[in-house]
This record gives sequence, C-alpha cells and structure tokens, in this order.
Amino acid sequence: MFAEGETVQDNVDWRLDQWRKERPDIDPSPMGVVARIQRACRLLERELRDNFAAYDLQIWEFDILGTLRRSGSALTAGQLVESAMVTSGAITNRIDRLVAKGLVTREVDPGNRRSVQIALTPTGLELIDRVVVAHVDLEAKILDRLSPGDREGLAGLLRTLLLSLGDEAPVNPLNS
Amino acid sequence: MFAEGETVQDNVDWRLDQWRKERPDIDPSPMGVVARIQRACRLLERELRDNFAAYDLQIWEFDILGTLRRSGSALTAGQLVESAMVTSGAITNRIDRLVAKGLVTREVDPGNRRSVQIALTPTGLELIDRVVVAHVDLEAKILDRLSPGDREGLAGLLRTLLLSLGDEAPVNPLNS
DNA sequence: ATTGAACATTTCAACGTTGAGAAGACTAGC
DNA sequence: GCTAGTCTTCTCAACGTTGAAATGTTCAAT
Repeated sequence: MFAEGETVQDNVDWRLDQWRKERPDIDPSPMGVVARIQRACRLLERELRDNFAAYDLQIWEFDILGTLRRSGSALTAGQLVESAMVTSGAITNRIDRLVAKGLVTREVDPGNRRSVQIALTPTGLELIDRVVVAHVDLEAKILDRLSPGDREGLAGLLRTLLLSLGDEAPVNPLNS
Repeated sequence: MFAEGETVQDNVDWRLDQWRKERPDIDPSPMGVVARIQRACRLLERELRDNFAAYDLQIWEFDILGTLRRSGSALTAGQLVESAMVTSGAITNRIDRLVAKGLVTREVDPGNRRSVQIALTPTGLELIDRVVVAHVDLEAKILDRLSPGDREGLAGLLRTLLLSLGDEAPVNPLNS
C-alpha cells in the first residue's frame, strides 16, 4: 500500500509504513537512511563476529591488530583510543588482554614516558596478516549482490554523510 | 596519491590508503562500504544520544517507546526482544526501568499467561509523540548535505544490502 | 630549581548486557 | 487427566564499558 513499485520490502520499509499509518502528519523518510545504517551495522557485525570466531578473535581484537598493521609501526594507547572510539579505560583493558595473549607488546615510550607504545609481536603480525585476507573476502561476499558501480555509489554516498558528520582524515597522518 | 580526483578524504579513505601501502596484494575496497557503515553508525548514535538527552531519554528508551507507538497497540516482551535485537534478560531490565519511569505498563496476557503485554501509558504516549518529531527533524538536518535523490539512492542501496543480509519485513505483520 | 597546568595512562566503582538456567504456562499425544 | 516437550519471561553471575579520579610525566613560566 505504501511501499514503492516492485521492490521487495525490508524491515525498515515495514517500520516506515507503520509510522505513516500511525502518524500521517510526519514524514518518516529520514529514518529510511538512519535506521538502515544502524540495522546494517548490527547485522554486519554479527557476520563478522562469526567469521572472526574461527580465529578465536573478537571484533575489537581484529580492530586493534588491524590498526597496528595498517599503520606500519607502533602506536600509543591514545591513538588506539581514537581509532576504536572507546574510552581510555577500555583500551587499557584491551591492551592487557592482547599482551596476555602474546599478540602485542606494551612498552613505555623512552622519549615521552607518559606514553606507552603498542606494537605487534611476530605472532600478532602473522595472525593479522592471515585474518585480514579472510576478512576482506567475507566482506566482498557480503557485498556480492551489489554491482561494482553500486558498491562505489554506496561508498561515495556514505563518504558524503560521514564528512557532514565531521569524520575527516587525520590531519596528523601516521603514514608519510 | 591513492584517493580519487577532487573528492575530500574521509577517515575511511585514509585507512584504505594505509592498507594499500602496507598490503598492496589485497584489495581493501570492500572495507570502503563496511567500515563506513560501522563508522556512520557510531557517529549517528552520538548525535542521536545528544538529542534525546534533552528529553532525559536513552536511545534504547526511544527505541522501545517508538516501537510501541508505531505498532499502534501493546506488544509482548518477546516482540520487543526481536525489535531491539538484544537478549531477553536485557528487555526484562529495560521494561523494569520504563515501568518505574511511568512510561509503560506491564500486564500478564490473560489469553496466554506466559506472555506479558507492554503498553504505553498516557505519559509515555505523550512523550514519544513529542520526541519523534524532534527525532526526524534532527535526522533530516543530518542528511541535509545529500540531495533528495542521493537520500533515496542511499536508502535503496542500503535496502539491497540489508535484504542480502536476510533482513526482511516480518511475515506476521503487527499492523493489518 | 620550583610551581602549576596540561597531558597520557591506569585504576576502580557503578552500571548494563550476555548467556545459561529456572520457573511457570501451554499443548499434543497417550 | 498425565506426561513430555515447547514456549515465554525472569533471575543471576560473569564480564566489559563508562566516567571520573588518581598517578606519574612533561613543559613553560618564573
């Protein structure tokens, strides 16, 4: 009755129809974007979690190891706080556990003894180099139903949205 | 060096460039979609949280009240579990707190005494009817930089992604 | 040198979720 | 009617995050 033409409805279409029925005075279409991003995020993380479980990894563990790997060098706890968007207390806890697993090392920065430098161990490096391949493979499979053009279009629209949310590339780049 | 033409880089572009530099053998472009969805989700929820704070509401409180409002009737705890994508223990706790705040009622379903029916109180109804207006207003403002066509395009691409993640409209519709 | 402010991380209590199990309520088959 | 199996919610311990305070470090001003 409310949804467009031939398109199959997803869960959010159904929610929007409910809103239009109960509150016809409101245009709920902005929820069509925002609610879908939230829902896609949850469902994606469910898929990723299952995949990482095969390597005994949590999502946040992959996240930290990946951040260290792609940066190409050691990072401070503060830089990991930025990257993971959690509080400093959470990062201390997470580093503790990664150190206990033998995947990273924590060393006081000799040049600034307030800082700690977190670096991948050989084991951690080997692990992330292996897991990241499986990770992008899974992501590629998830995006399978979108054409290459659609994937680029989606990434581009999300970039516009992110930039308007203030999400810019770091001014103090860690790589060159 | 790696990013496209004139486009301003967002945080994810920068991450992809790091990956291309450190692991040139991997095509990280699938992360361009998945990582942006995760990042947009976090940043969006940060905005929404700030907005709801003006009404002394948590995101999950708005979520439950909104679910009840748009369904047009009382729902069971189990239906709220589905909608919120959390465990039953979490829903019990959340309902407890909403009842304590006087926003919903919890009554044993006379027709099936295993179930509890959760309904909005007059206070809860008045509140959600007021907050939802501010909510879609904020969302519309956030999406401001996207043209109407872009917004539709984004919603459509996300729908395709969600459907391929198995997110279909309920077969047992709560409305008509 | 000393003081004070800013900084980086750690510590810790409060809080909320998870996951598993318990308790009570239905249902179908005997 | 019983019994066994399923369903729905509640209970509770384990766990991880938050937010704020504590600790230790650096830097600039004096």
